[in-house]
Amino acid sequence: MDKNKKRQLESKGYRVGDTKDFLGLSQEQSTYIEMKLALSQALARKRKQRRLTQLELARKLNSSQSRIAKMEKGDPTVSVDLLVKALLAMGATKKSIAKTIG
Amino acid sequence: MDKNKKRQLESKGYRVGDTKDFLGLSQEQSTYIEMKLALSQALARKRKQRRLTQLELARKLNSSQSRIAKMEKGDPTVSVDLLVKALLAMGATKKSIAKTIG
DNA sequence: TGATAATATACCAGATATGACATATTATCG
DNA sequence: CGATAATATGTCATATCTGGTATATTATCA
Repeated sequence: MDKNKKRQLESKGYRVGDTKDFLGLSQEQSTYIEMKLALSQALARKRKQRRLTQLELARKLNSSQSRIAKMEKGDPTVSVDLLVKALLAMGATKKSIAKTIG
Repeated sequence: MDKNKKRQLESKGYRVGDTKDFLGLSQEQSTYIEMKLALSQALARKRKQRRLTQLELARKLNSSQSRIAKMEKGDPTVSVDLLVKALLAMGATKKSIAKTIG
């Protein structure tokens, strides 16, 4: 539906399928992105609660500051797996992750 | 803790870290695997409810029968992303996925 | 039992994600 | 304002994931 949103997402690297819905995202795509954003934001929230910098968190997770930034921004090169693993490493539980998603 | 379980997981391709817990899985690792298994099983359940074969489902998802089998078995080469995308394509919602996980 | 459908396992080439690094941009504070 | 910490963005080699294919194993049923 929203051309600007589509362009914005694509410019960030998202590949927007057009089989069923030429402009805009399919229901599955947008739900998937919503889930990732929810996880991203939860990660940023948790980090700030603990007063850690991205660099500090990166070291705890054997990652890099730039990747933490991308995780928290919902960058398309970040997988749900990585977000979930990061949250678990920060002490999240299945229940809290479920709550974040649902 | 359980040596056999560790060997079993490793033989299936899981890489069991040993920084904090030489034998057995760290809390994060086992929780992550639990989540994947829950998603795997939900996918298998949904497919069977719909009386689809793995081959039929594979075609709907632009995937392959072998990958569906691996998804349903919790194979370590299957990402949470793929499982979530498959569930969404089968009509799952954020809420139902959250319930599956949590 | 044998035939056939369904599922599982093994492998690979191409696609995607990851950490690392460099650099840019944006706070924060004197 | 300048200095410095924090966050964001771009790029890339390597690692991991994915669909496809082949083949093996396991149901299902006549």
